[in-house]
Amino acid sequence: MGRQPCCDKLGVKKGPWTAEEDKKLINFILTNGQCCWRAVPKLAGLLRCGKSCRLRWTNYLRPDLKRGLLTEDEEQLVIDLHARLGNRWSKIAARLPGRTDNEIKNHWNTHIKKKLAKMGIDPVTHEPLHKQAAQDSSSTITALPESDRGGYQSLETDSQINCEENSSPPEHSSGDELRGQGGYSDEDPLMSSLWGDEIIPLVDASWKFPSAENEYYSNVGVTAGWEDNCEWLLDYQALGIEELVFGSVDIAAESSEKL
DNA sequence: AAACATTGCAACCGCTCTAAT
DNA sequence: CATTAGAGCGGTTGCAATGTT
Repeated sequence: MGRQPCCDKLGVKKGPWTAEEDKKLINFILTNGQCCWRAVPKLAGLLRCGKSCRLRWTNYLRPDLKRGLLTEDEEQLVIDLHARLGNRWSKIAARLPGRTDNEIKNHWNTHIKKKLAKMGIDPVTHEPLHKQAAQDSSSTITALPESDRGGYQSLETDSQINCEENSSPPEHSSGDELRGQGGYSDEDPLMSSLWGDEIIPLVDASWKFPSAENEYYSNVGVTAGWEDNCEWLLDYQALGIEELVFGSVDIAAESSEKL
């Protein structure tokens, strides 16, 4: 038996999200938390599939998202992690608070790839393009001439990344395959934390939890931050607008009572 | 100023993984 | 243990914005 589509294609809206839809989704999540995504559109009064809602939330609406280009440090970390993990964007994103896998993936494809190519580094293998054939036994980063490395320096100064790990495209190996096979050691704090559930941000000492400055929330009419996440909602309610904008709350409440 | 090319990002698609039954 | 449903991930696409001719 084939799998059912994640949502009924008929009557499901696609394409760019409107501010109205964003408000509904934000409101629903702030009120009810992230639960069953499949049920979210119905409960929130959206004509979207759950998958689309999840994507919109995680990639764009989440209040803890940073916006704007990646900083030098972040970019460096992405390069470094990509050398180890390959295209496992979610794992990479987990190391950069406020950044999404989609954002990092896009940044990689549009900026970093070109940057590395310019530096003569193969963005897939992280090995110098002109020397690749001869590089079987040496590590990527140390093989680069100092002048070409620019910011391209591993966060790890020793050879925690050994040549075996770099000799094959990382995306062909799953984490479980790599783990414990000598590609790295579980004793490596970075790698063990990467594979573990615990997320220990490496970057971002300067980043603060967004609050009222959150640009997008301001744009869609959400003026408060996450900590006081319902203040703006209460403001709307005080103004009597919730019927207009957040009618979904009642729908959600009703529906969750039924569940 | 207009036409065309390029870039960057949001969103979709299809697949895999995992938990529940 | 097999099947199913739901969530998550990575690749890809579409399109608006921007740059170039």
